[in-house]
Formats: sequence, C-alpha cells, structure tokens
Amino acid sequence: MTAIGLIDCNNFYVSCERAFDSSLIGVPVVVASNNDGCAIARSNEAKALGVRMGDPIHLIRDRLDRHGVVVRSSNYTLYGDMQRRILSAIDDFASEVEIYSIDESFLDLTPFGDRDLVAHANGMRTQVRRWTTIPTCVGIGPTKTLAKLANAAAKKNPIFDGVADLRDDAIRRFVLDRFPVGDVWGVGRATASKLAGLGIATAGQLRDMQMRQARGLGTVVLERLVAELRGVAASAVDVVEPQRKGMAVTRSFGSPVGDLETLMGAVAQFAMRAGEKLRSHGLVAGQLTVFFHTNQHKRDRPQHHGSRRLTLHPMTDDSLELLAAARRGVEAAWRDGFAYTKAGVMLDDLVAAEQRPRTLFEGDVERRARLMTALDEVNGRFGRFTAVPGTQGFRWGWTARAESRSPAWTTRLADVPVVAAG
DNA sequence: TCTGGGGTCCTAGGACCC
DNA sequence: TCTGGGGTCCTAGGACCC
Repeated sequence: MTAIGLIDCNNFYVSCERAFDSSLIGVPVVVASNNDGCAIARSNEAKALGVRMGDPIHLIRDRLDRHGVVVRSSNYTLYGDMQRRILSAIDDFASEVEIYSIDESFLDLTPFGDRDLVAHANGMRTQVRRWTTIPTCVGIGPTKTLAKLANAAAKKNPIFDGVADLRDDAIRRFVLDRFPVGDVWGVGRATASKLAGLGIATAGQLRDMQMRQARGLGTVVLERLVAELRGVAASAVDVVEPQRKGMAVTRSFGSPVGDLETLMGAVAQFAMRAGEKLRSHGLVAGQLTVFFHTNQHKRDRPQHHGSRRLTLHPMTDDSLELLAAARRGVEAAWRDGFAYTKAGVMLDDLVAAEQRPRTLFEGDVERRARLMTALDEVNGRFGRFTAVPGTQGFRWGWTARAESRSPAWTTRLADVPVVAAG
C-alpha cells in the first residue's frame, strides 16, 4: 500500500527566528512580509491573540503593541539555509523527497510501510529538532491530498501528538467527517462558497460528491481532488524539479515613486536580479515583462498600471540585455503624475541555456557570458550589487521597509553567533 | 443564397498554493 | 505613511488555418 508522508514545519519563519534568539521563545512573535506589509508567520501565542495570516501590520499595530507582540522583518536567507539543514535531517527517513515549499516536503514512505509509521515519523521529527531546533508535524495517507489533510489534523488536534496516519479507514472517516471543506488543500474561498451552496461543508461530504458534479463545479482540478480524498492518487511524489516556466522579481516601495529616474533605478535593479536568478538556474528567457502600478487599495486616487512585454531575441540570460529591454519597456509605458507603489520584472519562455536556439547574428556571446560569470562571482563574494552596470545607477532612490530584520546567523561570517569562551 | 467542421496557438483571467 | 512575493494550472475565447 502506498504511504505518502507530508512533513511541515510549525510556524516555520517564527521557529527560525527563535532558533537564534531565545528571547523570542514563549512570547508572541509575528514575521512580516517584505516591506513589513503583512503578517506571514505567527507563533502560537500570536495566533491566540487573533493575528491572522496576511493581516496588514499597519492595521493591527495597536493590538500588537498592546500585547507586546514582537514583529520581525522576514529574513529569507536565513530561512533558505534552515530549509537545507532540515532536508538533510530528513534524508534517512524517506526513499523519495519532493520539496513542496520552503517548509514542507512530501515523502514516499512506502518502503517503510511494514513498520510502525507513526514511530518512524516521530524518529524523523526528533532528528530535525535535534539538528535544527525546528518543530514539525507529519501527516500520512495513501494520497498527497490525504497526507496534507492528515498533517493539518496532526497540527490542530492534540490527540495526534504531532503525527496523524490516515491509512486506516475508520480513522480516515472520523477525521474527514469533521474536517472543514474550506481547509482541504486545493479548496479556496471561491470553491468553498460554491460547495456551501450544495450543502457540502466537510471533507467527507466532498469525498462523497459525484465526480461529474465535481467537474462541473470546479473543473478537472476538483474532480481529481475528490478522487484523492477517496484514496485514488491523481499525483505522485515527484523528486525531479519541474522545468520552471517563468520567474519574477517584484517589489513594493517603502514610499511612493513619482519620477521616472527613480522608477528606472528600481526596475534596473530588478532586471539585474532577474538575470542572476536566470543564470543560477541555468536558464535563458525569451520574453520580459516590466510593469509598475499605483496603489490599488486607494480607489479614490488616480490609478495607472503601466506594463510592456518585450521579446528577447535571441533568448538570453545576459543581465545587460535584460536591463536594456526593461528600460525600453519603462520608457514606453511611463506616464507622469502618478504615485507608483510597486514595480517588477517578469521573465517567461524559459529554456535550459544549453537548449537555447542559436541565431545568426549573436555578437560575442562568449565574452558576455564571461562578464556575467565575473559579475556573479563578485556579487556572490562581496554582497549583492557590489558590481553594477553604470546604467543601473549608483544610488537607489527607493527603499523597501525592513525595520527589524534578524542577522544572517548562518550565512554571513560576521553574523555567526559567538559562544563566549571561559 | 448558402454560412462547416475541424484543428492550433495565444492570451487574459480566475483560482489556488505557500 | 502604511496592504508581500513569488509560483502553478485550467478554461474561455479570439485569431487563424485548411
């Protein structure tokens, strides 16, 4: 019998912050998104105070202050490095690992299926905790959807003590009949409200829905979901990283930008970063989209959404080409007299660099590739944007807010914690 | 006057995820 | 003053082809 596990870190970003700062343990903690905009991770204490996922920090500021909630800016370098450590701790406990997100992985546990999988999962949790201090929960089921659901149950219901195994029919029925349909993986707000119209409120009721009706209501996606709830796999644990289709570098500004020069500086930086990302994945792009827009939350203000899509021919991973295209796009879409609050550069039509179609008049590709390699090396060693092209500009006229970012505890030598000797 | 029956490709937009 | 930054998949509809 197929056994799929899902290991998920509890309050991952908060747990990472706590790993290196014990003053955060036992107190309510919130980690804010880029720009310190929204709450994207909350400790259990913060959840108990009613802080919800995605709450705008500025709207709940009073409540946070009143209860002494500590707010940390997000520190993705730290979280990425912690993920790497967690994955190595998991390694011995699964035959296949599919990294689903920064804090979750699907595991193929089928080869261990004749053992007590709950004990096996607990062994894994102990190893992760010992190596990284990060607490986790594990869900087990015959399909990914059920493993996800088991994980949520393990988190929510103390009866499971951190590990829920839904391979047993009776336990599965018990859990599904009490599980809100809106919390099922793949059921969002829109689908949940349509289901409510049919009187479907629990995962158990969704499982029992007619397949045809499911398809009519929510396309093949919902139909597959119903199958998975019945224990019929629609998706397997997949180790190979899928070929990426697009990538984006976008940011909100700390304060609105109204002049072309400042916006250009920001977009130039995004284009350079996008080039770095492309090269680090060994890809080239065939299309670049640049956009910038005003604050869409302020309906009473003048609104403008500027965007241009440019074809990159030949396909490229050259930051200077991306930069030039992005600048052309901004110039074409620019309109004076607006307060822009967000901009970005997106790349599409991604292809592995070695499969890049060659064109007749490419210029000195080799030389430019060496330049890009040198650029990546300098910036990798001395910090991002140490070396930049003159056209990117030397001063940034924009900043993002990050008022309380933790140090790069594990990835920057100067920030490594020191244990005082005698 | 009559106004088929297939295809493909592309884009925009919706819905969902973490 | 102040509302993240990434991604994926699916469908409908238009343009175009024979």
